[in-house]
Amino acid sequence: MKQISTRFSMAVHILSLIAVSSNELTGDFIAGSVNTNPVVIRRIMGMLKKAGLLEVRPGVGGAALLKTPEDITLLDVYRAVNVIDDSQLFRVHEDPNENCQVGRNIEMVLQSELSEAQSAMELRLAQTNLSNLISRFE
Amino acid sequence: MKQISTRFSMAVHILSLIAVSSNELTGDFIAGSVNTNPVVIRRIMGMLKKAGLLEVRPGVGGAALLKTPEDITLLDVYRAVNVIDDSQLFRVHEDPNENCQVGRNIEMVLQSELSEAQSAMELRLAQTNLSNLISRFE
DNA sequence: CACCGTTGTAACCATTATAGTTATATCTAA
DNA sequence: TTAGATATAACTATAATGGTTACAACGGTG
Repeated sequence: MKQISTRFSMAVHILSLIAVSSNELTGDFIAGSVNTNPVVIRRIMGMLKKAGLLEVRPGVGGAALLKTPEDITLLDVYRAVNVIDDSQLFRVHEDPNENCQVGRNIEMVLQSELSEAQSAMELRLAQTNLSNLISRFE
Repeated sequence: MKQISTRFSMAVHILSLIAVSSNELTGDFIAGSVNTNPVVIRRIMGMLKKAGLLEVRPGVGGAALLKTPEDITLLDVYRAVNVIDDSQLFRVHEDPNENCQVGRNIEMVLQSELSEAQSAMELRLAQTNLSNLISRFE
């Protein structure tokens, strides 16, 4: 299956770096830690900016968190970076046959269960914040 | 983001149809209810067979469940159909910089949180079985 | 036995998301 | 003004998905 994009884990990496570091970091330095191309980093940082998690100083460089590490949960990051139209993790096949009892009902009944499962996952993500993560680094 | 494949919802559809129907169904009939190509249905039914949820009578046609609808959970179907190598929902970027405190630790610390979130979702899927779904059809 | 409808697969294709890359415009402080 | 940084567009290779065609194999029925 197609897994959830590494944008998410890279975003957590970026935010952790900024939180841990005392001085301001450039995109190129972050790219070196994540081990990818600086443009990929800037792209993700753009999403984090749009979500209000980050501010970046253009021109001179350097980024800072807009919330404390305690106030940034994994769910915040997940939402900032996994930009889905309807933010639905599961996709249900479209246009089943309405003349069939199953086809007529499957979408609504199943969708409600899948939303519950998605919520369970997101609830768990919301229980971990950046501060929790960082405290476990050695 | 790339969402979870409709193979999953189609598989639930297929199993529901078989569970609801008294007589044996052909792949073509099921394809008509799901509203897709019969080969897509056969492909998914192949996965459900491999997972031990279904048996199919080749030649003559017709399929039957190998477990009762009470004993088939959404998690069973999800696992049967979302064949991932390591069955990890989340993907973490590879080869971060080991010379950096964050790069050195991010993978293990984050992976453990993500596994928890995935488990929360799967646990919820396991709480719903085919019988639950069917009983809600009108 | 021959036929016909079915299942089982392989092969191919168009579409889409991802992650990386190059190139260029813009910004800010020195 | 310049150096170094961000912002963004455009392009690429790769991979998963879902649909399609084609064909082999199976198994009752006539």
